Amino acid sequence: MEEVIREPKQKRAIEKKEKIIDAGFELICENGYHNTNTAEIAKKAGVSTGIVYQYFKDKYDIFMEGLEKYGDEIFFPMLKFDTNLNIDNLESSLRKMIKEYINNHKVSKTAHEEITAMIHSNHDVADYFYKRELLMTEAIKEMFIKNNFEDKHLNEKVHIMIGLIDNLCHEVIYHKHDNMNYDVMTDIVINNIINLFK
Amino acid sequence: MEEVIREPKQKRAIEKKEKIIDAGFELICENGYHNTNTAEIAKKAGVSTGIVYQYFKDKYDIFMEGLEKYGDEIFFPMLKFDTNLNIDNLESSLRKMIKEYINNHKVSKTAHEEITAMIHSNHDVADYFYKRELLMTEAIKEMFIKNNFEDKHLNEKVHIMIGLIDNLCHEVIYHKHDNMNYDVMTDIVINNIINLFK
Amino acid sequence: MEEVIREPKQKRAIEKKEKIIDAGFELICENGYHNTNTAEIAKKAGVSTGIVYQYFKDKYDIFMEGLEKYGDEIFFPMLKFDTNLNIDNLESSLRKMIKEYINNHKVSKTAHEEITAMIHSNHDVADYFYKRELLMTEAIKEMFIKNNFEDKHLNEKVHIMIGLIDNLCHEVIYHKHDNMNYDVMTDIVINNIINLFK
Amino acid sequence: MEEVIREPKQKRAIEKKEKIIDAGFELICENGYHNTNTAEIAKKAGVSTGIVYQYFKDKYDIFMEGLEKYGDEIFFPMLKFDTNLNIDNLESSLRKMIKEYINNHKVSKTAHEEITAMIHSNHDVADYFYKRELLMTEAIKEMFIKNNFEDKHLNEKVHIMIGLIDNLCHEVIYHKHDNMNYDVMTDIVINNIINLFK
DNA sequence: TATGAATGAGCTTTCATTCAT
DNA sequence: CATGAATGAAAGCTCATTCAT
Repeated sequence: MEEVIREPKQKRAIEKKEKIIDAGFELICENGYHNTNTAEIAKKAGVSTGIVYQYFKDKYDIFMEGLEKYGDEIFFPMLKFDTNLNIDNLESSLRKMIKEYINNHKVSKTAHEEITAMIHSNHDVADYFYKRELLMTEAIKEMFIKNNFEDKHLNEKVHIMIGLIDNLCHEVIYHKHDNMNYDVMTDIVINNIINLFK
Repeated sequence: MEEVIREPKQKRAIEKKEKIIDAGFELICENGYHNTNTAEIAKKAGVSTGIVYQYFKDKYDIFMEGLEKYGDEIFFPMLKFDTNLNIDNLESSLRKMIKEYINNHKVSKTAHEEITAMIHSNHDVADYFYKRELLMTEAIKEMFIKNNFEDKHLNEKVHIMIGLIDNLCHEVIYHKHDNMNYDVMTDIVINNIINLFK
Repeated sequence: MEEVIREPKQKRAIEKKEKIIDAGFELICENGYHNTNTAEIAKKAGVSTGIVYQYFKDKYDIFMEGLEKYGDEIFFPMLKFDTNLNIDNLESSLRKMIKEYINNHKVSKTAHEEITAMIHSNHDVADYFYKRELLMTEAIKEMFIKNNFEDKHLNEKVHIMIGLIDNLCHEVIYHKHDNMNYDVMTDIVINNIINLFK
Repeated sequence: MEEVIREPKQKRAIEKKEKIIDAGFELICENGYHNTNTAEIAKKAGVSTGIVYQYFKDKYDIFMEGLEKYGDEIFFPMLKFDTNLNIDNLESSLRKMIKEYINNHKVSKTAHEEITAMIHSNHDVADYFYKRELLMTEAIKEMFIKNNFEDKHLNEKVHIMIGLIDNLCHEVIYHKHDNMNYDVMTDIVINNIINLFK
């Protein structure tokens, strides 16, 4: 038997497919991949279970399409920033970047967590993620180069910078540690980054 | 009918419990929580499936006990380091720390990944993890203080330092990004940390 | 809401119906009734799934119409033979009959098998088959009578004869048994039949 | 994940496995393979659905084990006959054989039909069946040889003989054709066979 | 205590058939 | 008439957990 994954052509059908992706991705992000079943997804999408398998190979497929659709929005909003990062206003643009990053994370805390979980347990998701991360690294490098900032170790420095920001934001959002002054921490991180590129 | 989780007192019983923990934790770390079933665990432990539920509330419980038993070894070996961290030989002790960290990670790549996945999808595991991380932060702070290094923002700086090391090691171990010179990156990170505490 | 099975009158509609029968029967004969689904049939017929139910009550109905259309061709080609069977040239006409029978079978081995399977598991198909078989028996009886061969037990003998031929041909086509000399077997069977009618 | 088909060791477990085979085979023989589901089988066997999959790979596996257990009894009871077939009393022993064959068939008409259906639609079943048939052919050949009946074409003749008996019995049991005198037919067949071995 | 057979809810997936357009 | 998207019952199968011995 051939496995026929229908690619919907009618407008309504396309909308339905989108609904399934949205419902599935949302549920998985909210409750976790293993705590979500296709029946729930179908119900939330307002369709029957059968139709799900006309558009998707399986549950996993739904998730992956969701990730492709919303992944950037959740994890790599910077890719869309037209942040005019330059050496002179490095501090303010970093501050802006961090702020946006944090705001973005806050929108979908659980989504972040669930997807991060999958990054660590699933190769496809990991691959997807690292590819995007690489893209972001390149984008930031580009900004530096555009600003006439040349450095032998730009690659490494940008990566470290991203790590610093990531770590900071994660801390601010989940603030698992008490007695941490986030403003101070932010200042230190920003200074640190500025030092990196001196 | 009360559900009695027996706390084994006889030597043989204790050994049996340990065997189940070991088998279960190993399998879960290797293949993931959802890809491991109790029958396999029992088989690997050399016990019957029934007995598992005399010692553990459920599958999850096995994992958590495994985490408590081996978590430090895998994630926080530093807690045991008697690293004589001091300001004067900060560089060499950092280098040593990083080296040990990396070696340690390499031993059980998949364990790291699987557990990290759970940190992000399970509250108990997350809690456990953050408590240990806090402990580690404290331990490192302690070292600094012992070495007469006082700083208003020691807390934040140590956290940033840990993040830097973590990020570096993760990069070295999984080297998802090409064209990254790890020696250079290590040097930059170490310098960065030294700068932090200047 | 009455369920209306349209009997197509327009030429194009009739052609469409035929296409569905052909596609359905072919697929079922090739892969078996349970391994063939309506979507495939519609696709092969070049029509939409919906239209199928305008012409047929259900999947089963498609098969039955196919059987009625092609059944004789596959199972009872003799019905069309103008074999000039007479006592004098009994041997040569039997030989011819067997040859044709075998050739015919070879054309659609799987069709034979799949339909035979259904004969044994479905009453309608069995009925259909036995009615045709009876017809064939009568036709052969007729030939004998035409040739002035009268026998008290013509009925029984003809049935036995058909059985012998059937068995022989099946053996030749599927030759499941090694060390069987088909030429010899054919000779024996022909002699046997000739003896029957002496 | 390893597929573990438990081979039950405890007496009760073995009985349970047998019950599943019996229930499954009976239902399949009664209603057909595709009209029988595992839930029904489990229910009839008085067990849960889960246990079915501890002892059997799938529904098909149940059927095959049933076939191995009861196949001979249903299809090849002759294999157990100590029929003292010899040339002198060939007629009476054939008569006895036919009688037993018919009685046996009558016990489980539908079983015969359903299994015959599968012989024609499933390779494993066909293989099984043809192997047994070969065995039976050999057994009957052996009898002839034991009785000092040597013939150049024993192989072919025995096969034809089996076909004749099979056909006769089938006719008697299902008597799909009217105006057929079974006693006469039996006599003709027996004579025919006797002639074969003259 | 220990065994491993047994349970059954729960999941994914298929497909004949219907229905909105 | 025709389309093909949609339905949803029904099936096969898994596995954490319980229970009889």
